[in-house]
Amino acid sequence: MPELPEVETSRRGIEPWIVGTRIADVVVRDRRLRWPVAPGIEGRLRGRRIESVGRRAKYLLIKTDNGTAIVHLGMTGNVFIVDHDAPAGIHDHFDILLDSGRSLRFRDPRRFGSFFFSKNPLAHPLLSGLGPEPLGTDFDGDYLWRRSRGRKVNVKQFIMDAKVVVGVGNIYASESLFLAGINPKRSAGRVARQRYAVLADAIEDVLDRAIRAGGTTLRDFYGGDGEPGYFRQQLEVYDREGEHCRHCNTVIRAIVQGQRTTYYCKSCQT
DNA sequence: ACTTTAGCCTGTCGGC
DNA sequence: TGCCGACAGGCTAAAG
Repeated sequence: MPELPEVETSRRGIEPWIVGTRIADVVVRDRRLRWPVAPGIEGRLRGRRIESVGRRAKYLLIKTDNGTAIVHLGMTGNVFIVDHDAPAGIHDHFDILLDSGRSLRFRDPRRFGSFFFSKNPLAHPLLSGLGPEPLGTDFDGDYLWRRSRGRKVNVKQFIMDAKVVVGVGNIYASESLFLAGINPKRSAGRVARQRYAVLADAIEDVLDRAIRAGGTTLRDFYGGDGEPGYFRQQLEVYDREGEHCRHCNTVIRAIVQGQRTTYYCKSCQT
């Protein structure tokens, strides 16, 4: 389940292998991703030199000397480095072949991921309306508090809204609300200013620790270096329904909010 | 402007 | 053992 820490882990994993190389070719085997892969993408990227690998929200931005490849991992996507002649599996939907003899390979069993080309990625319709980066300077408790005034939606769905703040998916939303001691069912508009300060800190803390652990691997996430993420061991509530809270021993509960499972501790989170 | 719902997609798992 | 429905959840678009 790639959320911000997993995408960042992937970014760091592939960066040393691809920056400074030139794109020899692009091979798309299945164009049916979340949005159809544009037929011209191979020609736009072929021959270009890769200058950097960035990240905006959960999008990887592979910047070349003439335009940027935008890659989203969706739910089950992975990017990793292989040799040119490595045989492709059925879910290996595209390769970016590099002049180094390696390829950046994209694997995504459920095809919720995406692959675009853009001259100006931040102006792309899918990226232009995104909220601030949670680890950036324009994100803090007062920002969340301002944005939440008048909002009836529960605070868990509120912080998962990419127009509010990016990168906080289902795992880290549950985790940060636990760390902040906030009940996920509470209306966003009814969370006090001071509690948003605590929540913003919790979001930053959990994302930072998850990045340092290489992300969370529940089933099928592997970083660009092929290593799973180890943050699962630090999860306090996510996927722990029926287990005991490590702080107060209360049984962790699971509820459904916005068609997604939320995990929380009834006594630590009020 | 906000809220809710449906839908995309396939591997895995529990129940019968 | 095999079948089948539920579930996982990123995100957008459309409807209310």
